[in-house]
Amino acid sequence: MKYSQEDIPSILRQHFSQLADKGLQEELATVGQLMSFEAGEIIMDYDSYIRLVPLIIEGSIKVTREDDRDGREVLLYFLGAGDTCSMSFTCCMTDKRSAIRTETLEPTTIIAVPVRYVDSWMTKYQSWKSFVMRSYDQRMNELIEVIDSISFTDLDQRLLAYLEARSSSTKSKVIRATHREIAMDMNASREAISRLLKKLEQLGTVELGRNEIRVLSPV
DNA sequence: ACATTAAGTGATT
DNA sequence: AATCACTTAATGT
Repeated sequence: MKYSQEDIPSILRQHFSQLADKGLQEELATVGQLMSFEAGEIIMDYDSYIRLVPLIIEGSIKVTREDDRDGREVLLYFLGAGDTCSMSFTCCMTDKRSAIRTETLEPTTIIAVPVRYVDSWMTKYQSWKSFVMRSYDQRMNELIEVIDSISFTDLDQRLLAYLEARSSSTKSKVIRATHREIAMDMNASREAISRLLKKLEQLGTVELGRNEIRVLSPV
């Protein structure tokens, strides 16, 4: 979808209704930059400085962390419309380099907020403060789920958790991904994923197509 | 038409 | 559950 700067107020109403302060909305409309990305673009990478806090209004983003060992990537979580990247708050307030990489999974549009406002708005606008707090809380919970899912013994349940996380970030039943991609996210072999997906299809949980997985029954 | 990439399958460890 | 070897199917050029 095509957005322009004038749409920001209505976008805020639609996806970020929690940000209720009138003044905040006005500031966002003037100071926020709409940015669009193709699928597969890396918005932030490891070690880069973060100058922006993104409010995601459309699309889906995968957040990963680099493994200390052998450059492997560890999947942290997915972000979708209405989300923001909690890590970017921490990074910009502590002036640290990014410990994460964010990559778009689909065409994605964000409102980019320059970091210098992020801090001052905390005291200025109650709704901003609680938004930041809430998104921290949400993210923390998701991370706990990820950790739980790692401790799942079988790949079976981990895959379900993955599909669920990914489709809820998009608010869509259709996941555009290859088996290979999923396998890499989960540190599993492609064949294993293919076989499990096939099994899920036979159970009616899911419907498979090339580059595409439809989640039928809620996971 | 040909090459490339995604996905399905069986066997082996 | 990983790896290998191979097939089949879909897509891109």
